[in-house]
Amino acid sequence: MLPMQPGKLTENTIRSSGHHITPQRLVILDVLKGSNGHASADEIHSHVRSRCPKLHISTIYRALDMLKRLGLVTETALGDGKLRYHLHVKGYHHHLICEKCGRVEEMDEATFTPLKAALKRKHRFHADLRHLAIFGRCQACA
Amino acid sequence: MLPMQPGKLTENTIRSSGHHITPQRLVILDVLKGSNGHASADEIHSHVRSRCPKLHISTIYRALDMLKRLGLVTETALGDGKLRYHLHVKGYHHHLICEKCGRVEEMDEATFTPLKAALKRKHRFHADLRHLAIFGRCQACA
DNA sequence: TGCAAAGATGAAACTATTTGCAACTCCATG
DNA sequence: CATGGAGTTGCAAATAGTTTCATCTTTGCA
Ligand SMILES: [Zn+2]
Ligand SMILES: [Zn+2]
Ligand SMILES: [Zn+2]
Ligand SMILES: [Zn+2]
Repeated sequence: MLPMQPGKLTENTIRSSGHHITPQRLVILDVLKGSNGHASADEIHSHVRSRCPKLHISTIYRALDMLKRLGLVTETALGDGKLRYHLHVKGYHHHLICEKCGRVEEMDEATFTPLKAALKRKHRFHADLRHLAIFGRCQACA
Repeated sequence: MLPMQPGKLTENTIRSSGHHITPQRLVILDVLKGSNGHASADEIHSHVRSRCPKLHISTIYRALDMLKRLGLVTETALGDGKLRYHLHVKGYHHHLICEKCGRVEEMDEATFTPLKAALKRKHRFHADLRHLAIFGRCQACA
């Protein structure tokens, strides 16, 4: 397995939380960075295969779970029956998904700012609004 | 299998959408009405077993899927690894779920009204905000 | 460096949910 | 009240994700 440099920041976050930097995780992180977001576990698995054929899919799920708990990755169901993983680098966004025609629209986070504030003020709750999927009907299907 | 009366409204919605009223569905609806919301498929299955031992869990999933598409039931992941089904009778509510301590708080829908309006106005999107699970940190775990 | 403990991996088993299919049931129509 | 076709059911098999466990690796420290 080829060694490689992950982002130093990511590496430090992982190490300082008591987790190990392993070759498997470096490959997985590299694939996550390469994919333009929204990768599923088995998409990561097939991209990883060429570089590391024995890397088991459960290792991918466990790596994603760790990255999620460290806040480096979000896990979101976009309505296609798989969970999709997004590595956050700069800024957040959300998705509006039409449950009739399946259209997936990407939107920026601004619309959720008042909600986030209201949840904090009225419920003392710090909502993680980094990558939501909101289901409903698009204009054409309304 | 014992016949029984479902709510007339529910029955009409099902029938007028071209679906059949079957004894299985009557039992499933009855269990859904009896449970105080948030039943999982296999909880429904075990409640149903006594009255209808051969009723297969895939029939439950398919009935729930139909009820969901008709807008009679919502499907929500509350963070315990299963999807939970809620039969809506009057009013909606949502949940705030702490991803550190697991605490699940119920909240009314008012806080989401401005968001719903903004999504309609700015994105022409009719969001289905009937039973959301918002993940984040409760005050104690913030 | 050398070692032990904490953590990670692969493989298999397991849970949750979906799908394909042949047989069966509901119900609109006559 | 019969009947045919659409819709439904039970079952088995597939898919998605999680867990268990024995073995192996990483890393902090002597
Ligand atoms: Zn996204
Ligand atoms: Zn649409
Ligand atoms: Zn609820
Ligand atoms: Zn908490």
